[in-house]
Amino acid sequence: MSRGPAPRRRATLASLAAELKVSRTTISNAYNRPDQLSADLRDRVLAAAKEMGYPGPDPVARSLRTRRAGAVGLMITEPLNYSFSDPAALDFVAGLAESCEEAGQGLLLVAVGPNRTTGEGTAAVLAAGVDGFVVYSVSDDDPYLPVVQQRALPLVVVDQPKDVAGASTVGIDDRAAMRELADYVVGLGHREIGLLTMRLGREWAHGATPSAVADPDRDHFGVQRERVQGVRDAMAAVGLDPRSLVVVESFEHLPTSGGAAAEVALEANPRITALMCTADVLALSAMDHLRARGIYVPGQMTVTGFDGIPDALSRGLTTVRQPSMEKGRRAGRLLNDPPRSGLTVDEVLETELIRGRTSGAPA
Amino acid sequence: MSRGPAPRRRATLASLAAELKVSRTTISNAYNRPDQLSADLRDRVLAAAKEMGYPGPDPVARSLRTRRAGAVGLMITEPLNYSFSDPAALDFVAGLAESCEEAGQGLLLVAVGPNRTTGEGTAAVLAAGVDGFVVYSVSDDDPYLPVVQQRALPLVVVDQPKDVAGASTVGIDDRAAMRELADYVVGLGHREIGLLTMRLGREWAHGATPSAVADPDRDHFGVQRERVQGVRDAMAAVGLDPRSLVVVESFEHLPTSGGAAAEVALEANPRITALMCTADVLALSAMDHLRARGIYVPGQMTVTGFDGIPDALSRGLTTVRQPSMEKGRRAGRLLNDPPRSGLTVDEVLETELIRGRTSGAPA
DNA sequence: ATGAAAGCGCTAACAC
DNA sequence: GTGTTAGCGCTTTCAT
Repeated sequence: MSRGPAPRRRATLASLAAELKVSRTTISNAYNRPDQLSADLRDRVLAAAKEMGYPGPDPVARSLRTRRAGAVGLMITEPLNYSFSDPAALDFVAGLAESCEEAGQGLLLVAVGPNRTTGEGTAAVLAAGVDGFVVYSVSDDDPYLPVVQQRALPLVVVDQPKDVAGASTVGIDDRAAMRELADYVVGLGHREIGLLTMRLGREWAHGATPSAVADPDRDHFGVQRERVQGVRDAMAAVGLDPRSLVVVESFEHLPTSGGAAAEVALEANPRITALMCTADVLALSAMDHLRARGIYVPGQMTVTGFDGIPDALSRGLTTVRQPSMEKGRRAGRLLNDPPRSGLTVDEVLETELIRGRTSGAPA
Repeated sequence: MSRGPAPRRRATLASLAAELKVSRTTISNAYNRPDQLSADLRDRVLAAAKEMGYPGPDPVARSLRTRRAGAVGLMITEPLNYSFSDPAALDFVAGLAESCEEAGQGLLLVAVGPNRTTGEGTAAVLAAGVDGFVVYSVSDDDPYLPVVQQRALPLVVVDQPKDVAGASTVGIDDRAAMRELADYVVGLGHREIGLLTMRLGREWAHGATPSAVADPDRDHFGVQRERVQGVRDAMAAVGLDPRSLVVVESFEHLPTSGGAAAEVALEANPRITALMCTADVLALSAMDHLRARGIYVPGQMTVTGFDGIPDALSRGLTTVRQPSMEKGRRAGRLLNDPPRSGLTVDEVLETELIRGRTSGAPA
């Protein structure tokens, strides 16, 4: 197949104006202010444009002039299929996209490779033609965060980190939400508890490893840290030693990751009667693993999740529902329709405890 | 929280140059051609930039000058959470994103609302600052396709439609792939077959409806049409009347859609012994439904899918595996690293028949 | 190694 | 209702 009948030199607004012997303003108005010229002239302009293969005003030139790029940037710090393996993250993106669509804005995915301390990724962030950035749930020592800040554009940080200067935030009260869930679990009588979390540090390891007490120097994911703390709060409240909590970090997003982490936790403390997880995907995987091992839920083991993804709800998982899609919408709104005050805002969304069929009194 | 210490007027390359009493070229070089100036001067420039809060060359202005936007546009014609409810589509996006990341290009999601004949969506396509477009699996009468073409940018169409002027294409041989699968099913002895497909026309309806023989005036999704045809080919080849094929269209992407469609098919012809589906998600849903109705697979019913998504493979579904992620990579490569000839190309990827545990001889 | 000049294609005041 | 005049912020020959 061959290229279409492209004109030698691409037509521009100016060339069209010359051709029609009118001013550039008139052509511009034909596209942007139809009421500023006679319908007749406008039709002639549009007809000539079609004939000359003029695709309309160049978006880039327009952006330069109007100082509006017409797009919002979403920084992606992990491989996409990894980021999107979590339905909650996907919902977030869908919500953000919905908001952008309504506002007629584009959504620019800016993928910056992980690990690589600097380089490609930096260039991508610096080269993004956007009016604002959304950063979704990254480590508080993420190397690209300063680069985004350097752009000095409106910035919305979702979930974490919590303390980015000049940024608006959207999130939930992770600690309180997890505390409520843990209160419920402890209330059922559980005393030996295991907690499966996503990785707490930005460094990668394979599989799952038990993690000691919180180490602020190493824990860079505020959300996970807060959820762990929520469980400890609940334990402390009833006189349990928070340090007895077995925390296992999972470094992968595989369908088997939760099961592997569960195994590690039970090995560390075989007397565990409740496995709490900081994500539904971990919990569901753990449940599959327990079933394969012949351990009944909730009869022999209580399992809880976090997020409230459809799969978890349909399987009756005891969990906390958080409005993932709404987070996306809010983030989008904050950029596409910013508060008039010009100040940054912190939006804390509601969560809901779901008492499912995977929790009960200890055996 | 308050805004950061933003300078009154945003610093530009020119203002930096004035401040340092060097030419704009030098500043530009400091960022783009480090070897064109002394390391010393460069450091001074970068230091001054930091102090003045200059975030580096404006991406939009640079794009205007270099005539490269640094991004690829992906037109999304359906609500994102709908588009992304199919793992195959998600894999495609991941592959495309991967390719863009490698090339240091951004990926601009251009969401144009469905239905709305024109309007918002058109503006979004016209306003996208991109170097090329990817269109993924849209109806051949999609109202936004002409708008994309009007942009006269490099264009890659994935899956469908097949005949877009001036566009490169990436896809598979849907008819042959489905034919091979149907040959296998027919070879097992099935004579009464039901086929569950995604919608064939752009109009929407609710639930699932049985569809008569192919109607070219109404069937605007080439891929679905071809797959239907593949089944008919296989039937005709063994002397079966292709018109006896019960085709049921599903208009939704719900977890229950396949089951509902299966129900419609079995109502239309209770003697059906094989339910073929044009997507794994439909097949898996149909299987769930059949199990709930006490119909055993494959003992009492053969079920087949299409795509080869992880869930299908792990559940042993008989299906056709297609390289969804590779489609995305190829589409990206075609735009980010176009063939030197300047001509469009058509890439047809390989598929693989997976004989799973959901197919057997009719009861 | 550094600078001067010329635009990239467009929109927004402001005239007429 | 239409045209004139200035840039938006940058890169790129081409000189020096």
